[in-house]
Amino acid sequence: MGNHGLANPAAGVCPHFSRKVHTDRMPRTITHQGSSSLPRPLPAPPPIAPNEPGPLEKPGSLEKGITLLASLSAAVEPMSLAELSRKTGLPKTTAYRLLGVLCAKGLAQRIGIDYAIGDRLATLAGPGPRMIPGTRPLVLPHMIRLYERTRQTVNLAVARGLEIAYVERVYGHDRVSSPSDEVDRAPLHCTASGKVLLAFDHGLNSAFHDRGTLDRMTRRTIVGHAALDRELSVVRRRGVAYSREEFAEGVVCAAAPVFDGDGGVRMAVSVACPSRSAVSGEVTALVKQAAQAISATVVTALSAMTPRTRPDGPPASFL
Amino acid sequence: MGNHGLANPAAGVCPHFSRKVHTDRMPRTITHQGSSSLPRPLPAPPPIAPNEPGPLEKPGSLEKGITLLASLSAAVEPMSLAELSRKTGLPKTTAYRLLGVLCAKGLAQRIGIDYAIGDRLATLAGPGPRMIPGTRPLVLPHMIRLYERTRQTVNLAVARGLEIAYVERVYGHDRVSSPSDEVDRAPLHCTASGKVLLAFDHGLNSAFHDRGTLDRMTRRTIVGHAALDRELSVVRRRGVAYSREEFAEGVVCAAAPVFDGDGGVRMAVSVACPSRSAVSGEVTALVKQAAQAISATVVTALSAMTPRTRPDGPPASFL
DNA sequence: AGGTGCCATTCCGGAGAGTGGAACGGTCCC
DNA sequence: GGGACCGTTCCACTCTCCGGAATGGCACCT
Repeated sequence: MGNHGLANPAAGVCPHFSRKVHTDRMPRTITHQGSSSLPRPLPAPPPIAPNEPGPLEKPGSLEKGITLLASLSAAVEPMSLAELSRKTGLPKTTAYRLLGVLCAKGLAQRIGIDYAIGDRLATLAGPGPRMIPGTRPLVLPHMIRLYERTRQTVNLAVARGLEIAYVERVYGHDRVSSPSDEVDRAPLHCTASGKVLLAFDHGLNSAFHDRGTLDRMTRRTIVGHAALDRELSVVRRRGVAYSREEFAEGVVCAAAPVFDGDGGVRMAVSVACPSRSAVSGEVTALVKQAAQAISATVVTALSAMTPRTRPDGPPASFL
Repeated sequence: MGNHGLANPAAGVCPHFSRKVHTDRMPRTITHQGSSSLPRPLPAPPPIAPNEPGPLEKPGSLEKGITLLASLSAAVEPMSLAELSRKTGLPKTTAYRLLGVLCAKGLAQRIGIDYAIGDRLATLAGPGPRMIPGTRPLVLPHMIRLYERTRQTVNLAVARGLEIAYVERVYGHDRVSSPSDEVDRAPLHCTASGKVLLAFDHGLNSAFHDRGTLDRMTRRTIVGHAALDRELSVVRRRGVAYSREEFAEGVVCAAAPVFDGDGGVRMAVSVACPSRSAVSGEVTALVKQAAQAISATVVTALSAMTPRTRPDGPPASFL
């Protein structure tokens, strides 16, 4: 049969910044999910590449090692070998050997006779989803200043696939509760930060048009592409986006874009207010001001970096 | 030879919170490092457990998989299979298969035909070194309030081995520069937070006496155990610790302990000031007040947790 | 003191997981 | 059109990895 044999079902799309254009190398299988007022469905699983093992294949030692890491990660305190063996279903000897490898590589650590997650794991995980590496000390003071002036929760978000990820938050005792408090990710179409990123990142917007879903989160959520496009035009013109109880009832937000030196939008900074106080013109101005100040700070920081260490392309990849 | 054969050289000490006391199970090999005015030496490598493979053993697929992750982590942008093969020295087929497993498990992700670090890696890395899991939303407002009232950098630290780890920082534009700005870890004996943890955590203090080093960081650093003990007595009595240019010239700090419900010290909150302004009585009072408020918040949070999810023992392990 | 239960650690024969070179089809560039 | 390099698949074979059994240690109970 040679290479014409059946491969695993696969899905995907050519990444925008790929060196080579391999259009159609991985055929599309992503299905559009209809809008619904039900709780937002789980995101579609990532496309399966041909080299991924099928579900019926027996786990090898790499899979088993990762399973051990997952157990260590979930544990509240360090775990013994016996506990790990029971938890993972692996024989003690197998777990013992694999833990030895993980410890040697720093992904796990041995504490007496117990095991815990190792520091190197966080190192390997690296900066994403993150703001531009190394800029937190520059950005945080601006966010704190914005908090002091508005007394409301201040968020910093980046695009992550077809969602946003909150990478920093600042708030006091007087903050309004929001679903975004509990999650690191939120939709693009109904959050202020998401609208900002869609408005100013054309690649993201295009991808969202192709594959995004406009799930209804509240009765005020925009659920049509045409309506969203009109909204984004306004955002581009005004330089600020609002979410008026579109993601969460009782919460209104204003967001403004943070640009890098190439004019591309990198992040969005936003303020969340209780809907009863609305977003005043003053708060809007402060948000834009903070975003501009952060942009200037980031541009300065980026221009000081050598081209080799300068992160390029969007921090997030697209599915 | 049976079990009396030579094992790998190993080191370590029984963790204080271990369920079983296995004294001498892993013999000590940690050597004391003399005090020195030279830059602080690198920490001793972690002790080698008997199940860790020796350096002469050929790598198995778990090691190879981790090597691939390391390459992806170090990469500025997604890498192709060929690049990864060259970088790691692994044959393309081997890399191809292992990447498939890593992608299936979420530790890597495939972007078109390129590979990048996967989101799940950060998830596995989990909260440590961290404050008590789930308490950031409770602690951060107190830190921000302390910042607003002092206009100085506010740090939150936990013990991590025989050092402290900074797990949260709040600062504005008006902050003083400090070496701790650039690092997540600092010594115990010459930082305000470190003195707090030594003063109120007797196990930590005992371990530090056994194996800690009092490296000289500035001309004001305390470098003798007797002097440190006297200092810690004062800290216990006053409920606050100071670092007066002992860790960094030009910086003075005040720290106070954050206790959990069992009376154990969990964290230390501190404020860093430029030495020219010293630490006023007012700032000291504000730091103690914030620490007490955070303690109350944490105790309330802990008592609301079920015993099963309640983290026990110190978040940090001891070397 | 002795017995029991459970632990981590080591041994070791053998099964099959994992290896990796060869081959194939695709794309890009000259 | 041909060469270079890519990702992907094949497949014979090696030797890594498996995991039950055994061992010694420790805590706990009687």
